[in-house]
Amino acid sequence: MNDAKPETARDAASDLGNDYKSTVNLPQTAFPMQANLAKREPEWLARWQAGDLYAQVMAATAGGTLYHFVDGPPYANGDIHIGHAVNKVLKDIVVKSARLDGHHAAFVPGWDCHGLPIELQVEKKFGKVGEKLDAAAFRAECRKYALEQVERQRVDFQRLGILADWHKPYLTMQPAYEAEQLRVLARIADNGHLVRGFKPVHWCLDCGSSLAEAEVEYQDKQSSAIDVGFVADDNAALATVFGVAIDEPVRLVIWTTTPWTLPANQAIALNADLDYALVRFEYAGLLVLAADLVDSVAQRYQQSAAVVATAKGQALRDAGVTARHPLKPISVPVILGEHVTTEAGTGLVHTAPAHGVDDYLVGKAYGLPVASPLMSSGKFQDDEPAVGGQHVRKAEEPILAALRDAGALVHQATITHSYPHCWRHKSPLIFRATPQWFVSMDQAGLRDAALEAIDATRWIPGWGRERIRGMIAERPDWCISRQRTWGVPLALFVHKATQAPHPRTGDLLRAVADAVEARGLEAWFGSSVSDWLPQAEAADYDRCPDTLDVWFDSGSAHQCTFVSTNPAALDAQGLAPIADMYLEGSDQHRGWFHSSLLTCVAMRGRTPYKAVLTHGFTVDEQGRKMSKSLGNVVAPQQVTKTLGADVLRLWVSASDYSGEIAISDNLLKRMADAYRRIRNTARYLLGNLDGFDPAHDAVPPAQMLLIDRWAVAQAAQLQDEIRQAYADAQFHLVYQKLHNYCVTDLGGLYLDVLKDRLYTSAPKSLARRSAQTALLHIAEAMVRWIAPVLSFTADEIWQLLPGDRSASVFAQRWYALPSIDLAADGVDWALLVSSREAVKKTLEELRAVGTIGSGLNAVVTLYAEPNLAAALGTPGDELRFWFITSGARLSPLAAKPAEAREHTLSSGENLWVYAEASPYPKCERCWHQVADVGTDAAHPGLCGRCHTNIDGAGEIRRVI
RNA sequence: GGGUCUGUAGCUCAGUUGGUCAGAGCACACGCUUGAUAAGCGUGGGGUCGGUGGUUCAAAUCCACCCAGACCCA
Repeated sequence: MNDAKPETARDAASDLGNDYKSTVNLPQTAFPMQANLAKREPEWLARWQAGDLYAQVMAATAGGTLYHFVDGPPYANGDIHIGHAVNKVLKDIVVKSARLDGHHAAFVPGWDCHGLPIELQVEKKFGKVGEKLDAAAFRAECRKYALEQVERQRVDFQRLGILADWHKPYLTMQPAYEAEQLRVLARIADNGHLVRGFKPVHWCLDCGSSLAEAEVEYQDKQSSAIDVGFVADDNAALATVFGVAIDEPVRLVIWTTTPWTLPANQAIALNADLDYALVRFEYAGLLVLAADLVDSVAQRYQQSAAVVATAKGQALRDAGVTARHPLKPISVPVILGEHVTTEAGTGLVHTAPAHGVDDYLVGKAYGLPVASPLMSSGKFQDDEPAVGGQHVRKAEEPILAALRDAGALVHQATITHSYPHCWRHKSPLIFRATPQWFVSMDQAGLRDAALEAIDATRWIPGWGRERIRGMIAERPDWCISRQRTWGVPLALFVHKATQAPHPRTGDLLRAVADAVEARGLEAWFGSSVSDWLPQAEAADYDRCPDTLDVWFDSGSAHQCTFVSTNPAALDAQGLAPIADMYLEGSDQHRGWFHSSLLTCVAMRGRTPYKAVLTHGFTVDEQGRKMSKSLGNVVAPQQVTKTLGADVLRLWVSASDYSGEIAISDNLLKRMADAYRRIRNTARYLLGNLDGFDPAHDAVPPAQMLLIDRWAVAQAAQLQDEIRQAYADAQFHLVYQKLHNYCVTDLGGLYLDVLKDRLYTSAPKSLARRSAQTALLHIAEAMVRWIAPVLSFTADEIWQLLPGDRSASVFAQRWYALPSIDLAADGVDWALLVSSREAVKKTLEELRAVGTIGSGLNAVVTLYAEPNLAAALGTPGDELRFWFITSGARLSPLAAKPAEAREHTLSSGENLWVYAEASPYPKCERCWHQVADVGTDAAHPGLCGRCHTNIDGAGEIRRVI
């Protein structure tokens, strides 16, 4: 080595002539200023993986109180986008900070693997089931596809620095998971929540299946809007109600935009409180419609109209009014429903229980038949009048023609309205009553129990409670059956005659579960009834061919993920512990939070989670949603490839996730700037700890300089705030506080002031070691503060800090900063800070006119009242180091020159500052311009202080 | 159309129960330093707190309406 360090500072000085630079203790560190994260993060990641960091951390934190986090599984289709990244990073921050709090916190990532989107992907390649592949082979391809997607997403998540059990994730398609899901269903059935219903559901004619709400999207559609007259059966009844004589046919007029539902009409619904008018129309004769709508209807019909009489809906119902169905030889009753309004139409609502939710519900109340003449094929039954054998999409014309022939078509128009469509096929859906299986909201009190569970849960932010509460309070029964191929089977046995589920449904489900766990889904799909039921029963039962709604899959994670990945956590009954937190985007109030709540309450009567944290969606700088057409999409893969994962993570942490989260290239650039600031602060700490051995060099708090004690106490104070912010999941406050600390408290003050002492005092002097001790305390604390967020950088810092670093930074608890009683020191630091600002302002005036450049060119004199002067005088001769000037002295107020600048301190007191250029030469080593430069002949360029520091006992510092 | 939210300087965020609450950092401008140097320090200019109208002695902070945006639902 040709750059061996000189034995003593003096040797170096003589080696280099009058260049004292080598005698100055400048920072030195292997921690580069340029992070080069895009390139280096993958290298660190490889090291983490090679050493199985997750397992190490879990082993090192074993024994801590358990923290159960349950990961909401992303759907295994497509690469992750920025929303996935935000979500997983927030989760990672939550779990990592839980470990800092001393918890033993597992992070088992999950994936949602069944369902329609994957089926559609496989269909693209192999066609529908039965074309090229049979169902079993089709499912095998689905499984293969899902696994590929999981692998792609896993790599991207790992790249983000998410510390999780990536080798042992939970997949909803794992046999153990699938089996446990069936056991969850068994418990729900045991508890009496499972019901078979015959209800209208969104039905896609192209899928040949009912659709989940999430699979429905609304698009504009043109439809025929028709007014249809139902001839009243009994004029006498009407005459009584309206109080007038009636001697010609009266028609009750309904308005509908779905003519094809007319064959299923079972009633005409009125609102009990509305006034209904008997109206004579110019051409249409006597019609009944809502009194408030007479004018608008007349205008629509372009006929004059005269009200003959009015009556309440209630009265018409009470009179038992019925009317002739316009298409078939039956009569339908007038009924009452609160859903009937005068917003559109006629105030009389065509009611087909087989084709609408309101209709179904009101029909149920009146005991109307749900029967639909429309079959699952989309065709009407052959014996149906007017449309027998027709496909529903071709039924409109025949229906209109039949209505015309019957003289029932009062008016016809074409309208454009928002209409439900299949999200995949983009084709209009129909509402159709089909036999389906439901989790009943009310049959066994699920709704009330779920509402109670909501109240027992902590919602972050608090409005999440109201949001999900409203949904649970109003939602209809949960339809859990799907007519699909790729999913967990709804493994029920249904009595052929009664359609009732087998009395031992729970036990049978558990038997199927055991088989599925051992042999996979085909253990069910490839079986027959006789494989499960005794010979005597087998002939009477059918196997339900449906699969479970995928929301039931992920919704069972509160139980299944523990069973499939962490059975040790189960209790004696095999039940999972309650999760400490669920953390997802705000759309999941309708999704996963919702389905998890229902399955958990239904199976065991309590909430699945103690706390639910919600974050908003990512939007661009203008607050608009991400979309390809707007061109404002930011891909996480692109960010990690350019700026690095830590910058992305810092952005996540800095954003207030309770609302929308804005992202753009510009915002990321800002975060990269902030990252650099934090990084450079860490670099400065590390640089000045070069050669510092805490075991030998650390100074106990009582012997530290007062400013160092103050700095450590400040760090302790900040740590309290940061811990609180983490505990409150207010990560953006962590970021704000951390960044502010680096910029203001450290860079702008403490580290700036410290430079003189660190650089110029003797390397092992108490003065310097005191500073280094403070810096190490700060670094120890800070590396933990940033670890949950800037994980790569924290690990990089960790490796370079002095001391034993064999255990990972992610296995640490918060650093125990020494407890320091500042009051005992008798220094009013706030006052000093305020006076420093006054001095800086005064110096700036001198700088502006060119009198000085560096602050060390200047000498300041402070004039203050005695009390203030005493407070500012506590540092004594060391006050100049506080201002970083060559001189600083206090003088009585009476001596104040006219040029002194007046300042008002934060305390309200006045301080006058006079600054002038120092008349003395500059010390070549410490750059202070002081009177004793050159007093030592051996070192003519040095001040007395530097002389003793390099060649003597060294200076004594007490305060600064 | 309904439900739940959001809207403070160019950006990210603070602003307990209404009365020094109009702040911080960044960015920007100017200057200093060149011993944190593709760094660091200092000073400075920026906001009628989305809009309008109310309540009050007093509102960013309470009420109503409106505008813009997000999620969910229809």
